[in-house]
Amino acid sequence: MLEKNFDFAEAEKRIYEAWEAAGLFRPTGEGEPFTIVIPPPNVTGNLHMGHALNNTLQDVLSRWRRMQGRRVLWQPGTDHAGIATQMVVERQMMERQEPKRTEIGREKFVEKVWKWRHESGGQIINQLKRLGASCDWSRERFTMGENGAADDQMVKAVMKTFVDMYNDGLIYRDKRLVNWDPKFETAISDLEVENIEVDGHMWHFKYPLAGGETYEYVEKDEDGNVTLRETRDYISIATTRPETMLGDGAVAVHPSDDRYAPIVGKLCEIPVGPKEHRRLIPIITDDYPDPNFGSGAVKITGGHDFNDYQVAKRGRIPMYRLMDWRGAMRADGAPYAEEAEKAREIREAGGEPEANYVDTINLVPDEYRGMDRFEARKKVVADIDAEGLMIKVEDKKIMQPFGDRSNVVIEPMITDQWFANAEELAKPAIAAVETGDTKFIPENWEKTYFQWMRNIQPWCISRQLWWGHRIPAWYGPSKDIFVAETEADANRLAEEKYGEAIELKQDEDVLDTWFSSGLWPFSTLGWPEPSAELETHYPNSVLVTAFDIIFFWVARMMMMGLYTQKEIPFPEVYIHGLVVDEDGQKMSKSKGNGVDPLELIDAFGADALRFTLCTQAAQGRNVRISEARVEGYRNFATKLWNAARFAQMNDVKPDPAFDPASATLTVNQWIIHEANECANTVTRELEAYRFNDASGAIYRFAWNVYCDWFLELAKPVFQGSNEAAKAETRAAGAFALGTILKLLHPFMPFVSEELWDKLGFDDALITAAWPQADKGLENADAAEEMQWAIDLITAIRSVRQEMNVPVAAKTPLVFTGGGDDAGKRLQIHDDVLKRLARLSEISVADASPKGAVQIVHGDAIAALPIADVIDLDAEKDRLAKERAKAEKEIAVIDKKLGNEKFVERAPAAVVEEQRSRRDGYVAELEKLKAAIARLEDL
RNA sequence: GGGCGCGUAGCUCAGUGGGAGAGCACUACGUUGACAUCGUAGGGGUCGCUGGUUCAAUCCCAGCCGCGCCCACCA
Repeated sequence: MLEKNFDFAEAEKRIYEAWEAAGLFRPTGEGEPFTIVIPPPNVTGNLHMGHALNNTLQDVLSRWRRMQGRRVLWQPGTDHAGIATQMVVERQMMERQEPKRTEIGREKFVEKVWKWRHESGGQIINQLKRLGASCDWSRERFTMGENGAADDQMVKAVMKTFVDMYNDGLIYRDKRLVNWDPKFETAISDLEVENIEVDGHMWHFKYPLAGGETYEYVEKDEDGNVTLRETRDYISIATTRPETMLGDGAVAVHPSDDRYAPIVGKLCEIPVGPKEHRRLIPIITDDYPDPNFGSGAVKITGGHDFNDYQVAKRGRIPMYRLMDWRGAMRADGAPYAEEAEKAREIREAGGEPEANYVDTINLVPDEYRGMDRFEARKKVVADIDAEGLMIKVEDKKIMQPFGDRSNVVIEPMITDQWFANAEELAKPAIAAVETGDTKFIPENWEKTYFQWMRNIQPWCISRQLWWGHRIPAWYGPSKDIFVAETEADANRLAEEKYGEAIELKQDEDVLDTWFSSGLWPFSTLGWPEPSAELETHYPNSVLVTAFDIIFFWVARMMMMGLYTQKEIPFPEVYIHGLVVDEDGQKMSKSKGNGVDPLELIDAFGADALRFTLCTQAAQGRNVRISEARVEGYRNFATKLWNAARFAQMNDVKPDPAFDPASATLTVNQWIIHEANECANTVTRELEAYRFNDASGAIYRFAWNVYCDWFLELAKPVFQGSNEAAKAETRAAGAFALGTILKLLHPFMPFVSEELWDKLGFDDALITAAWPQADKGLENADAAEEMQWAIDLITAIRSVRQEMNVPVAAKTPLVFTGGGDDAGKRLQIHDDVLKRLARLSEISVADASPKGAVQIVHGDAIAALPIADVIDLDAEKDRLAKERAKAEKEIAVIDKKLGNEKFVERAPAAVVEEQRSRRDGYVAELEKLKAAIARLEDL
């Protein structure tokens, strides 16, 4: 006999280990392949609610398809997560007071990270197992392979892709303005920058014209009337970043801006630093400045601003790097005096600089050198103010870029980096979604995807880190580049070029982590080595992920998959929501509102957590999680457990000889019909990725149909003496319960597997066959008849409570009307009606007895002769209200049917439906009138 | 500025061109041998507002109001 409750803490571990030991997570059989690759969690990661949701959904799909006989591969693994991992290990080194990364050097550091990875990385794998994830762990992969060695297949995949793309001209080295993270001292991609609105200032400064020159400054209103006229010896510019003034290359105004027309082409002075060394910069025209914003004049700092960079490129304006890699003002190079003279000479000679980027020149004056950029800002402002050149300062909300991991202000910086031609790579990736080869579910995410892909920027793929795939590029003398999969290959290329062996130096940088993640759908399957798995499992079947990594990951996989495999990585992408807290707030470490899935698993079991996530996973919505909800679904597991316990007590067990299509008792025909319906629903909803509807359907069937009604209806049978009926009901009950367990298994794998075993079903539930739609099990008549009985019972219960009939009191039932079937039905369901509606006896009559409570049930009256307990007036009121309701319904329908246009234009079926509804209400109304008349008779 | 989405019962949310739903919460009653992690019954909503399309609108369309998210270079 089953215990009273499911001991999930004990069972989950045992069951999971048994599944895994039996190899049940591996793809087997000859069925159609079904493949999902896990979004590889960071190797540093711990299971958070987002993982729990994401992996629950994948597990539901995997288990369901596995039961359907598909050859399921759920491919697991972890991501090496460049910055995150390097951070974790560096922090650990600091805590242990070990020498810093830079002190021990690259090789030793990378060794340490590998050691960390093997000793304490990948905790999340065990956490996924606790969730019940049925991944094929024997195939677990890491984005850097076992040890990052050149002959490791995962490494080869990355190297081959890089080299191929380089040779195809899709990867190139370039000096460009990139997002620089001064904390981690590396470039990051656009996506890793978070723009946050912060309180800032906008300063307005005077840039004096060279040589004290003056001009007539005239402002006009919309109608051309002069509103201001004065003589100026300066041009007014506005900036939010005064510290970058030292790198200005020009001041730009719009070509149509008449105010500045007199001084375009002239020089003005950057009013920072010792006067004798100040640079003069030209006033130029460009379409970029908006004449209606600020003064209409913009300082152009091509080396530290993305807009200015574009202007500077167009206008061949020099760009200067002002800061070092930590975001402090440069302290390198010769003193400013000498260098600034050079710059001035270049400019004053009137000749075009050879290159418009000048990083050899450090323009920072002595008193600013080595100063943090924000300190420098203060000083610049103070100095200009002291000189009387500050016009005003405004408080202003400004969008400031922050590194998403470092949380420090990103500095646009001109550096040498590797770029992928994302625009080119995106073309087939866009086309694949346009043609429908890859579909997003819900569909609206396709817009988001398109919007980003169609405006995609070059992808900076190099990172100035040590942990990651080192870029397979080697440099020879005079900056010749040899890109090859291995050093040996690079040496060979160099030898061919130079005619002799030359010592090469490998690029110091590593690749963006997402570069290797982008290969995940096929690198995990063995590519680039020959691989049967790749043949079988690529393209994957579906990708399940959250919308926040559509750009980071999904888009990259599309690009990389189409590039390397010439085939889409997956035909479907299911995008689920984010997990948010009870208040709808995104869970985050900084807010401290995160709920730990492992704690919930400890408290309520993995099944309860999984089920909660599924019921909340409606398309296009975030998933709210609260402990109360999880507790509620733990109760569901308990309910089911007790239903099984009851079944067991009544000898309900699988009967292999039982053919559900041959059931003879209405109640059994009905529950088999309902089970079949439920299976159809769950299957249909899963096919459409409607996890909430699928889990809701199984919940309702298990609780509200099987437990609430079937088991109650079966009780009289089990307690009766009809052995044949008992046997059939046991078998039918077991059949329906078996269906419930099967349908529930993808959602609640543990409790379902445990009950499956305890109830004596064969083999493991995880490998049981998913219920197929079966027309032979449908029985509309049985369903109608049971609904009739259920409605009658409910109606009687309702009236009894309303009349305050004591629970223990049993009353007779006198049934009137209802046609020929009624008598038969009353007889068939005699036991059940008496038991569930608390009836002493049931009889049929031509009219209700006097002084009875009368319940109108369709075209019949069920009367309870309990004159002594009823309040006559209250009963009259009750019936009158019902009559009014019926009359109102009829009136509404009559209005419709009386509308010629409705009868004319509405579909015949709709009109017919209304007529039939009217008939129903009319019959009910007649009975209500009869009941009221009977009451009046008293 | 562009894009996506949301406003339905006290709360959280499903849902559909033709009869307003669930869970939780709440109220009453209940320990009838599966289950009090439970049972039975009940109250509760002008489906954001205004127009339009339609025989018919909570649902489709437009506008408005309120809210959320993503992307974006206004110095």
